[in-house]
Amino acid sequence: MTKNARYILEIINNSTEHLTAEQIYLRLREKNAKAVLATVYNNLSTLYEQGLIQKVCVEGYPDRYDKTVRHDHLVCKKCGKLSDITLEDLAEKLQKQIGVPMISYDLKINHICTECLAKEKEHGGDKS
Amino acid sequence: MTKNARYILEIINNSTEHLTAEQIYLRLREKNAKAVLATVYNNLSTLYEQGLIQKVCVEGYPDRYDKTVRHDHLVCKKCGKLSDITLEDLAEKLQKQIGVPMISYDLKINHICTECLAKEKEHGGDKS
DNA sequence: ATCTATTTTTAGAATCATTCTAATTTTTCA
DNA sequence: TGAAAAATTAGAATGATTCTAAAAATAGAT
Repeated sequence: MTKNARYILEIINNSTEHLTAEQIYLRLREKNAKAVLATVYNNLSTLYEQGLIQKVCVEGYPDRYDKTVRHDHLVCKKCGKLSDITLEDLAEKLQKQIGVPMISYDLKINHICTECLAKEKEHGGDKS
Repeated sequence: MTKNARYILEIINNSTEHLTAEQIYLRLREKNAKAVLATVYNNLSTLYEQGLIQKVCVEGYPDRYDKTVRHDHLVCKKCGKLSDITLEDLAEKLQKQIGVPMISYDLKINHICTECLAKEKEHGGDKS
């Protein structure tokens, strides 16, 4: 594994956020591990193919990268923010229900995050 | 509702496939209901906002549009083909498991479709 | 160490579905 | 009939991501 790849993996694994390629690129520069954005994309693809990271795609937002520990995601409909959630035995339940062999699944639960809820209350008032 | 919007809605509701904006555009032209691609996109957005159609986004493929009857999707990892599947009471089960209020959910189950499985057997052999 | 071969990185162009802009046409209904 | 609103249009713009081809770094073999 390349130094760049290792750094990128570290950044992802040490982050509690869900980082975009751009954000990872910026964090790399902070570490003086200068690399161009294309390199970040290259490494992210490789890491993804190797199953070392997860990619979270939400319509309207750039892809975000995440550790591989099994978990699902809440997506805020207002700001796009991702939060982790773990649903026990979902994979098994799904596999049981669909007859065909499942490779994997991708579940996103839409909600409004607490920040956005607060904002709504604050100035939103009753916009009905 | 506009004539274009009505046609587009019809096309989607009468199709068993999962059509892209481009495909819908082509079908419109067949009906002599000529409209430009931007118009198709405009109408699709409106229909989507009104909750009259569903949008299915899969990474690497253009968005596809679908009827709103509640169902989930199988996605072929090889060719991207979508198939419908209905998982009973999933919404309720999910809502019960995640404490926060759920707006909706989006589940995609990855698998290999029968066509691609057949192709693999045919010339794939044991590429291991 | 030294010389290939392979891999990685780079800069910058290209892609392409989708959105935007501003102008034009169509529809609405007073 | 005419003014305001809505829908359509052509074409440019967007923007995240991928591609290209060249340069740099790394690894393996002698």
